[in-house]
Amino acid sequence: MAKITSRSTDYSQWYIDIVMQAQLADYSPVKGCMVIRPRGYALWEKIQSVLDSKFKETGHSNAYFPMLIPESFLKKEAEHVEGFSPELAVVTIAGGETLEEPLVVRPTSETIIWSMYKKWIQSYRDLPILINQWANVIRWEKRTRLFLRTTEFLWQEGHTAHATQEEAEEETRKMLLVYKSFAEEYMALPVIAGEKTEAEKFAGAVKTYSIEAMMQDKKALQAGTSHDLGQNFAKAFDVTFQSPDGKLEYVWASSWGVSTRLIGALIMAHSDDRGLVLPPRLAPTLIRIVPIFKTETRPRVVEYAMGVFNNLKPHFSVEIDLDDNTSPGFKFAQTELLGIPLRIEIGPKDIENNEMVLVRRDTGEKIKASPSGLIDRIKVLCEDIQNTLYHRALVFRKENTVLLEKYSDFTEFMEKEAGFVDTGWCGDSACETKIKEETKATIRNIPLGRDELQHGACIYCGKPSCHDVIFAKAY
RNA sequence: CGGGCUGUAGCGCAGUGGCUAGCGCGCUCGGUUCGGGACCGAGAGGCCGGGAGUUCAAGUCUCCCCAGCCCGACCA
Repeated sequence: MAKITSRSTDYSQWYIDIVMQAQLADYSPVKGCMVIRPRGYALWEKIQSVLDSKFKETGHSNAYFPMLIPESFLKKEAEHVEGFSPELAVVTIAGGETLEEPLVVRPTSETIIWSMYKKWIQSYRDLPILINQWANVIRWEKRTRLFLRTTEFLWQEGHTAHATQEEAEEETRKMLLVYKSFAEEYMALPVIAGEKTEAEKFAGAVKTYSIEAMMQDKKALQAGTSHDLGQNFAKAFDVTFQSPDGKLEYVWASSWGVSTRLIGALIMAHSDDRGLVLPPRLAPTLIRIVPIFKTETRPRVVEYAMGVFNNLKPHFSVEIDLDDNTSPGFKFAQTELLGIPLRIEIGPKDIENNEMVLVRRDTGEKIKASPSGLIDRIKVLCEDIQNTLYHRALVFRKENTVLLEKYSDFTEFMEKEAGFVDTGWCGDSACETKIKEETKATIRNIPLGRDELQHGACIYCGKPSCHDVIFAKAY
């Protein structure tokens, strides 16, 4: 087993080593595409299952729309086509014949969905429509990275239709908060929810919101987005409804999504030089038992360990490693590489005392435990691991976030320290562009929930500020 | 899409134009081990990324293509 490159040596290589060695994904023969391996896919299934029930709780239903979209559909919304055309994959030949109209492989599904909503919506009584789909999409990216930006990726996309602007905006914000709570409570990933600037918003949206997280290299990662689409797609596809007072009005829309990129976020937020670190609430395997035995002690130790295993099995996702050919040390290293949150070591000495050793993946701490009350003990411990990961990430973000007022401090910070800068912005995209050119940092978002401005002036031009913003270099 | 680096056994690498392409790890078999990545012995495993060329002779030189990594440009 090759060693993992340390984060301090080469952060990018460290990330690749974790993905490959923890068997989350592998490269496919096609440029920019990846195979998600069982350990990676199990993680995605956990994410799916939690989010899916949150979507259902908030009134949404799943559906499926086809992957192939008539090229002309993409062209109906001006900004949308402009935003996506450079990264489209297009089918021009099928069944051995040149197609009359090329088919685009979906980069997102607004157009196909709104072409259908036109058929389904006539009256205000047909609204709202609250649909989600789990799907794959293709975007021909120039530069790809495992999980973070791949040519094909898996995601969910919610697409809702509403009778009023207020309702669509409320939906947009509601789903953003669903993402935020998922990131914080399940991924143990603190995020900043906020609004995107004009330059960073989704092609075709009126407003875009995002949740932004800090990775261990202090760069920002957009972990989820939601869009208030206004009436842009309704107008492009001529989707109207008759209101109670008999008038025809265009429908209001939202869309929102998270992708397999979340797995990249999880890796980069918590993992260390020993391997993957996963929060207990999302880890496909929560516990692995490692019995420690010699040939003569094997029967006794395995019997005891199997007893513990069978006791835990109804309550947790638990494995036992009975391999005769690898040493305990190797097995310990494996559980750490794979990110299993809790390891239970059981050897002859433990059995004599009727106890075992619990080892936390997050801290490496070893804790003696007896079989009585074990289940509750583990539940508490896992909650503690979950909280520790969250607070560690939160402290890291706080330590690497600065409030700045002077541009010279800003450039110096971006050059030397890097991290998040909380500052003021006049709202002019010219200042935003200049800053990006000069420092590579972009406005990640305009944080929500601030009652009053904390900064008086724009960091770049010094004119009165109209937004507090978070600047960072981003993935 | 531009610049740089890389591609030889599953992984990491070595290999002056010249005979049968090596090493470490891993893998298989046998044995001894086993509380932090065990050890000994015996094996298996190769279209040298793909194609075209130069040459008596190419893993090695030239060109084209493909893929990966890094830096740019681009990027819900």
